[in-house]
Amino acid sequence: MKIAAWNVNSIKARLEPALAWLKQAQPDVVALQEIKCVDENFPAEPFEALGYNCAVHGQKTYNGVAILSKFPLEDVTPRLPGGETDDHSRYLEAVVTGKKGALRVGCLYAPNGNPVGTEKFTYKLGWLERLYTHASELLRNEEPVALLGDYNIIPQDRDCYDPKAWTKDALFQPQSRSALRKLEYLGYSDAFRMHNRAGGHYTFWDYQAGSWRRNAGIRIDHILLSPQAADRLGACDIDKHVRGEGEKPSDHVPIWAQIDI
DNA sequence: ATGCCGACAGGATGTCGA
Repeated sequence: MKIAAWNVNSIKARLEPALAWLKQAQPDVVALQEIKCVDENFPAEPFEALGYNCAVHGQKTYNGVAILSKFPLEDVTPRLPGGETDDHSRYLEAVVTGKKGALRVGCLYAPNGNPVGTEKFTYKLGWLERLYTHASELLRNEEPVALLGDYNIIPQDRDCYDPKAWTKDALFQPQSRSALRKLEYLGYSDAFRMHNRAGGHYTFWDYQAGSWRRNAGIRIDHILLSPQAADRLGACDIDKHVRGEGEKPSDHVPIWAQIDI
């Protein structure tokens, strides 16, 4: 099955580009971030018309995540454990079953965390700790798991156009990068890096300062795979062309992986 | 050092994003 993650920066504003990309890319499962709408306002009908089931964990104005799937969505669970006071909609989990078995999908939108030194950065690190704990629990089952979405973490210098420009940014802090590495030490693999070690591959370009024109991007949207899913990884790539299409593209583009499940 | 751009809520302009 082909799985993908895409921060659409408002599903309402991105409905037409999203439908166009789905028709062209034909993913089986899509993890959407920053849908920026409540559950009842999610435009499910046009996605259902393309054969997708929809699971939505929405929020007014900010955040919000959803999973589209051509397979039935089972065991649908919103929110990371351990966040009783956390009212942000940033995580949605479900199980999809393909021809060869089941894949547990965790759709995530990690906090931005800027500015560093504020409660926002503390919240980011705390959220990533909760993700770590949950990711660790999921490994106990020794089953295929994909944790995919907008991590808001630049893993290495090679994952941004100009490292010096990001040194004070929450996405680039040692603590943020450490949180991503910890997931990898735990046993998860960065699907993109399994096939491509080169720098200069990005998933986000700021709307400002001609970032897209200069290719001044960063790689912050990731697909992390449990060993049982990584063993079944086929192709993995970034649909960069989407950033240059249409009149109003998202500032993120989809990343996808083919999993033999 | 900051804005640049864009979405949102609401009905002007501030918040948030990364």
